[in-house]
Amino acid sequence: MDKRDASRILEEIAALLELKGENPFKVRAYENAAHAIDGLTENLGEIIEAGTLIDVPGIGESIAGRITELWKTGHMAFYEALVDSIPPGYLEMVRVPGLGAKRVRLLGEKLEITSLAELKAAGEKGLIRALKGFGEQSEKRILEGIAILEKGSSRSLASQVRPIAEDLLAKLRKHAAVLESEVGGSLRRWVETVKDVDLLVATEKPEKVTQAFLKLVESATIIASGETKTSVRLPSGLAVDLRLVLPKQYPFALHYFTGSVPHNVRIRSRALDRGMSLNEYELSGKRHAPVRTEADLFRVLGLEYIEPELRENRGEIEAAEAKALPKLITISDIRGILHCHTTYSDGRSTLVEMAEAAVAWGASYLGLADHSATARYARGLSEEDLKRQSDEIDRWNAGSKKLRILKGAEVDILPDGTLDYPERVLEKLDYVVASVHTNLNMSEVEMTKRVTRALKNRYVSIFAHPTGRLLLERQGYPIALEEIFKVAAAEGVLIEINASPHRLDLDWREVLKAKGRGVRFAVNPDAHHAGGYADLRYGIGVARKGWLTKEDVVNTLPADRALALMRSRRA
DNA sequence: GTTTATTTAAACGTAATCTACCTAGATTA
Repeated sequence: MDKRDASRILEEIAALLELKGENPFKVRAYENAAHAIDGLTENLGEIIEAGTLIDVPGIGESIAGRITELWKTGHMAFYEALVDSIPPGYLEMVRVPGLGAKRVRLLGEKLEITSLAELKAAGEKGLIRALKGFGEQSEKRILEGIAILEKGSSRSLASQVRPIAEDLLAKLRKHAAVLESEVGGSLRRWVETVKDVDLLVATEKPEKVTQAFLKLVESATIIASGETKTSVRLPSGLAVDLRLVLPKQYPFALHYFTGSVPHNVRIRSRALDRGMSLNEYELSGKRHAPVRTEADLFRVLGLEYIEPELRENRGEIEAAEAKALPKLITISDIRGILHCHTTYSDGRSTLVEMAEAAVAWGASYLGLADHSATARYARGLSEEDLKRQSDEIDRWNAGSKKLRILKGAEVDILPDGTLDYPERVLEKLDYVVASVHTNLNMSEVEMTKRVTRALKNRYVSIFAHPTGRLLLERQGYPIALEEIFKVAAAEGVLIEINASPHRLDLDWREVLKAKGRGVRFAVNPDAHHAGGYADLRYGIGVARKGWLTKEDVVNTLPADRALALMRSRRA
């Protein structure tokens, strides 16, 4: 049981209450509470023990009591009773696009449908259209919606969606009627997974832009198309929304459609506090300086400009008010690349190919970190392999003025917390990346002990992909990150931000916490082929979301200084 | 159910779009 579980149960309660037809504000109260718990920076258990849960904004007496019950007993009577009172299929039925709580309840009551399968059958038999409040269109959309759900996950990796969004945007920008345009939503905030694409355009001629857009996405299904908004679904299942506003509305709309929702709520109420009212089109009320850009909008509200990545209501508004926002790291701050693989282990490109690509990318050093001996799954290097690689690196370094290759290794942390190479091997390496790849089913306590022991090994420089998660595929293994951060900070071990879009591990929410505990980081592509350095932009996205500056990240330093940091415990 | 402005009660986000009816309710963002 951790705060994520608690938050998920609160969210489910909100959905169930809505299905029950409860007071919508009660529903939102549970949604807000779920969000509040998820956003806690302190340990939930400690807050409960201290009895200060009720002081968390969004959590009152009733919900505090229920969370406490859940925490202490592992059960919540209210939740369990609620689950029992609602047909189990209702929750999956509301996930069908176009179906909300009201209509799900109607379908359940009139047609006795209680599962997605029954819903599909009823639709195919044409029973739904006969129902009052439904028609042929509704039935068709429900069946389409079910097909989309059956296709799989409703979220996609940002890396799969971003190129599509950027391509659409580039094409729209060529249109004369498009005056300003941007990708909004979670993509603009560099969130790791996204549900849909939000495109925002400023124009005086909305019909023209809409036509041009629909031509660009010819093969898509049109879900809605009006004067200010067009929604389509691409054949891949990805939903794309185009929003059209007048130029004078653009800064407000851009801010609004970038989100996040909790951030926007705070900004709106801030406007109210100052005698103004903010919506997606304007800032009305008290007179204020003209707003032509997002920066103007923040300024009028007494705030520094807040980068989109920070807009998650995790303290950015307070910091912007105090003029204390960090100067976020950018991709051009990165000087060197650490943690890459070659054909010596499971990489697809040779050492030379990786090196040449690193030169082309603009790096001044490249740390190779192929897998260690035990990693059979990845053709891990024996001591002899390592020696051969070392010789090849020496040859490269003797001949290249542009790029220095560092001798690293990604060494498995074995189940007992020892490393997969003996000391005589480790000491010959320039630096050591340590990570867990096997025996992921340990308890949290055991895993934490295992990793802690590894981090205390004085040869370890970087702890890589700290939770082992694979986005949309696999949860991370259980590990007490707070404990790990403490050890890493004390020992001077760097924590990796793995930039592979499938991992993005450490998670940005945790990066922010780790930074607060004095941890420093390495943003690593974990490249397995010569094109893999491009993933660094996603790692930088995570670093920026985690409030990191150039100073927080080791591979913004020149090679000698980065090495000195990574070898600080060897002396 | 929570918060806030007043101590019991009101507010809590709002606009656009769709679909089934011809203005309203549901859904979504």
